[in-house]
Amino acid sequence: MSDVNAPATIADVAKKAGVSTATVSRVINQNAPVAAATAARVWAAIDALNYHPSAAARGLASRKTGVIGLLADDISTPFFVPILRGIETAARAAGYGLLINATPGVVSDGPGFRRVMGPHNTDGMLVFAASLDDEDLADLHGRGFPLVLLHRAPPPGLDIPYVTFENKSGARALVDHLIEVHSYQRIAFLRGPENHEDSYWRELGYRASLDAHDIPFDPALVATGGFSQTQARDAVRHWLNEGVVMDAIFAGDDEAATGAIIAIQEAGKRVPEDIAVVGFDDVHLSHPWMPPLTTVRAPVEEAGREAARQLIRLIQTRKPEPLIRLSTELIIRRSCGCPYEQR
Amino acid sequence: MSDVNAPATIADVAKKAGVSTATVSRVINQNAPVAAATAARVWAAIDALNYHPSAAARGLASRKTGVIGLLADDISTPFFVPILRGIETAARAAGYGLLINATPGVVSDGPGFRRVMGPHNTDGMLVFAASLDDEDLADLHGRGFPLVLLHRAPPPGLDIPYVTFENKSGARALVDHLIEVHSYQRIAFLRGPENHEDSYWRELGYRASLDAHDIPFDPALVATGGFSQTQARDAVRHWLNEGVVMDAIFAGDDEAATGAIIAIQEAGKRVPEDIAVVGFDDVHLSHPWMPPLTTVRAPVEEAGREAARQLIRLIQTRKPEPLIRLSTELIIRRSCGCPYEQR
DNA sequence: GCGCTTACAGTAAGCGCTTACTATATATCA
DNA sequence: TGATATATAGTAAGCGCTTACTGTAAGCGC
Repeated sequence: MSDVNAPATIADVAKKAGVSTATVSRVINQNAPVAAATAARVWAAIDALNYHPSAAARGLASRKTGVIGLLADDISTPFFVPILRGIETAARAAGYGLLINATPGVVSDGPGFRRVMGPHNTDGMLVFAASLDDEDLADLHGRGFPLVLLHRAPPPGLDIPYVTFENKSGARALVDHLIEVHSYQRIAFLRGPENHEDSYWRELGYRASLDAHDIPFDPALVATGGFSQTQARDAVRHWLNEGVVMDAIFAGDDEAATGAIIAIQEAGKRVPEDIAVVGFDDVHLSHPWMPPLTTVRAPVEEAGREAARQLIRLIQTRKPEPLIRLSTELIIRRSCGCPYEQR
Repeated sequence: MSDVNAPATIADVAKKAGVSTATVSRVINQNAPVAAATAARVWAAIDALNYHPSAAARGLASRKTGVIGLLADDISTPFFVPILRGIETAARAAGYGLLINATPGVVSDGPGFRRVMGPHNTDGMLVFAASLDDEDLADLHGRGFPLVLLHRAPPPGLDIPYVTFENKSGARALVDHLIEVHSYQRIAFLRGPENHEDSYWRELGYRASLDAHDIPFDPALVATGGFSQTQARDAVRHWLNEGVVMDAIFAGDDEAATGAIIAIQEAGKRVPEDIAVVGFDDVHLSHPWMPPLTTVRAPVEEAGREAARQLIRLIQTRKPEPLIRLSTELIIRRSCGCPYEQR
């Protein structure tokens, strides 16, 4: 047995290898020339003692934690797992640890202090969706703390890097499909929540497609679905009660598409035969009573990976990259009217 | 502006409050008596300087990291998110950070050393499923490093605490339902992978139910479904080809249930009218061509919470609790033959 | 052969906290 | 009232690393 009780320290390794602690440090960090023979002796000592450098000591001395943080407000979204996988993969590949906090990052513990995650325990943070309010975001960013946003645009005035998807071109392709392949003319749109980045761009894609095909934009065919099943259902119910005529509904997101389908079926109509419905996100909301959904898939795992890479680059070089916008992919299934074999 | 550039240190706070650093430390950690008036001055200084203690310095001095680690091999299972939520909640409530590693915890980086997660950067670890092999488990546990297993039983000989579910009584209740409510007599069982804890106990529950109802155990009605859709499908196909007669199939888990349903439908039979199918886990594997699945739900989030609590208690008191076994709940839907309204 | 760079390695000063000791004042008790 | 707790606070020694400085010897151009 090599270790009596306490874990080995760098001094133990140094003594065993017959060198100074500085040399051991150099061997481990490979940040200064060390003769091959010396390095070999050091590695042997490390192995023999089963030495693992103390993260705390290392962090204290180097003023780096070797850890990135992930702040998330809602880990239940279908996006979370792939994003996490992407982040974790990139972080580990770069030798960083990943600290997770699944709720607002600033918690008042006792008299007003204590940020759960921040410069004191991470080298930078990934901020997912609305997990940090604008004020804290501005504060941290103002102090020069590396931050990358995911699934959220920076508040006005702050140029914090973020990764996002090609919402506009994705929506455009989707609506193009409805028009070009299915010859639909009256295509309704259920927009997402107010001021929602994604929703804004998807609407732009929708309108661009109409324009390109010389279909006049009809405000009566636009309502708010709020990226929510119930809100979308109600909106579509309302259209149907009013006798609004339409061939298809572009629901803004898959959640809303589900609500639209419910409303259509309630009214005794069929999807896609009577009204086609398409969504966005491809989060696999399949239900027995629903036709497989035509939608747009975003490379979610890649987004996580890119965000982590971007953050780590920011930490290491202090130079942010220009905005990263990942492309989306059209997923044709049955709800648009196309034939499709499930299973 | 209070901070010129570098973040405030405990010395800055001490100076501003007119006390020693020791006193500031005592105020923050509340681990020694400090006069109320003094504490107030200290807190004011902390606020004014926006002070956040350095995790590294704290860890180095106290030999504690304030972090627990989660080692997971597969974060894509439907269990992962609720488990993570449970863990995160419990960790944060206890003031611990959560470090995540989504792949084997021991990685050889360069000449043979470097454990990504371990005593050097965490106070204890949650080991999910097969994320750490027996050898490393034994090594870490042998050194007295706090470990709690999740979704996995300890290797023989090591009494590492773990949390698990009432698999047996859950399976028992499920099969009781099939027999008592639906009067099925020929109930087949698809067992899980070899040597799988959960599978073992589910089979025991299955047999206990048969026994209790005086139904003889028929080995011909047991096959291996491997907790896998394709394996289960093949097993059921085989039964059907052989002309084996059965009223119902207890599929071991929901994944296998899906496979069983596919095989039954392929054979031109209906679920549950011709053969009922029930699963275990309740992971919401709904598909358009499947009846809603009758199954057993395990309190997954609670498992995460309990595991984290258990680990933290172990870290703080060094006294493990006896095995925690969480109870399961029967979820009746349509695939057993019961009437049921979805939506 | 001389001055200069370069490769390699040691010395030692912290990094920002915690905590064992120690010190002082006030309270308590017989 | 002198002795002894008790409450409160300061002193200073590390915790285990990294790294700026230094030192030495070998290599190199001329």
